[in-house]
Amino acid sequence: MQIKVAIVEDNAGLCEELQHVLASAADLVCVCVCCNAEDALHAIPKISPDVIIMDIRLPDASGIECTSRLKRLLPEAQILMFTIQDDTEKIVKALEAGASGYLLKDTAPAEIIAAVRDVHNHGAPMSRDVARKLVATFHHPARDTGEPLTLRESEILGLLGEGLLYKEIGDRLTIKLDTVRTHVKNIYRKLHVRSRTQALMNKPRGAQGGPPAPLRQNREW
Amino acid sequence: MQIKVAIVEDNAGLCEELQHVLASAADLVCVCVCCNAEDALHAIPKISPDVIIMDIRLPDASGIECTSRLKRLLPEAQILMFTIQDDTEKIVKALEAGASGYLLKDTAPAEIIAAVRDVHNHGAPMSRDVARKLVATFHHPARDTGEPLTLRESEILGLLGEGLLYKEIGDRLTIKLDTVRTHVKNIYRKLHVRSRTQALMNKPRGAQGGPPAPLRQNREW
DNA sequence: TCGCGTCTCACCCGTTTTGGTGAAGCAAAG
DNA sequence: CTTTGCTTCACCAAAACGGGTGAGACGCGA
Repeated sequence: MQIKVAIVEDNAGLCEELQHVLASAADLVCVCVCCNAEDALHAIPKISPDVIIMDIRLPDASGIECTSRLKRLLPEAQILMFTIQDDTEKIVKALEAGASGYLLKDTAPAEIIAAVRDVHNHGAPMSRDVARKLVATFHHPARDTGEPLTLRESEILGLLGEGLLYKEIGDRLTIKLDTVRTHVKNIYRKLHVRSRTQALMNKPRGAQGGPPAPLRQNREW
Repeated sequence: MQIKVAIVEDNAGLCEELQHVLASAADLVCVCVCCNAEDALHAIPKISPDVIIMDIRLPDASGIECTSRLKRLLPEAQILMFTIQDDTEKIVKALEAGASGYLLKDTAPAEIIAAVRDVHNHGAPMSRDVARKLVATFHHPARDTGEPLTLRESEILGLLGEGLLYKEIGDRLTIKLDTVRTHVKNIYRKLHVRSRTQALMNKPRGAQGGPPAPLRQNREW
């Protein structure tokens, strides 16, 4: 069974080139070509392709918005961004909109074909620079707010981030509730905050299942 | 100039295997091998390797915590996670801790070598499944089945996320403290949580003090 | 050996949060 | 008009949290 691919790309030259590349792979078939978002939203849902190759910069609307709508209409379709824009914001928004892959336009034909197959097979192909920028969004900007937390304190801050009660933290670490309280008080003093939520804000994105907020020890290591 | 690599891995067999793999590449040199986090934190800063290959499951402490501390001591070092654990939470936490690559232990030797070179060259090598899970963290939730929050409730949830007291929220919205309490209670009931922190964990990521959570109203409008 | 820092625990206090119940005003929908 | 849902507010009570102080045990480094 061939992989049905749709292309959304306003640049005519690039569009033809893409079709050519796809045609060179026996297991890929281009079933639809749209040069703007409106056409794409009308035509693509009727065709239900397996993979959609999407440009970000489109004449009538953003490829991001188009991606979001198409993904809602066709949750099973895998969307592969194909663009010249490699700024972090675009990458993140594209993924949030439902894209699963992100290729830059300098990608070699063979890699494009591989990416289409990969994304169809529930992979997440992306260009090298894109991967690095994506990873960088997780890196915290190295906040240097005051004193460092000790190992124990970092540990407890992590558990605070999970929404546990002091009592539950005590049970988890096999220490008394009062000890937990002592550590928490020290944490708050060091971070210059006065509540659990503020302590967590001082940190990570998401706080979702709060990542630990590990700081350095103040001995040599 | 060779790329100096340190290994933090408790499994002796795997450790040797890794050293062997590294030795097979002329441009890589293994300069340090540690089998626990404490040794790593003592030894590695003195050596300043270019790349650190880090296991997540270590005997004395989490490789996540170790990664975080090493990254602070050696911001220039590129840390490559090498582990059997591929759950989303571990991946995200490792990256937040400062890792730049994430390989699973079924990775072929040639790919390991390529990954070390890549990460040293400021890339972000990761296994296929890891990339997909990472991308999936951006895909909007598929949120909880719970009842939708009203506009007011979303608004208050946002302020809760800023760490404000009920009193402060009341002042901000010009409503009584008791009214804030009522909304909060309804929020907790709808989200099936029993504390501020737990409620925030169910919020969209990245919403630090951002705009009110864009949830839907339940009427048509 | 001494000092320092960490981790542990205890007790004091007041504030904040959470849970439950009830109810009034209001606007939109049926 | 009646029902439904949102917003507003009140009262009672318990649990959890935040701040301060003090202190013993341990390990590590000077």
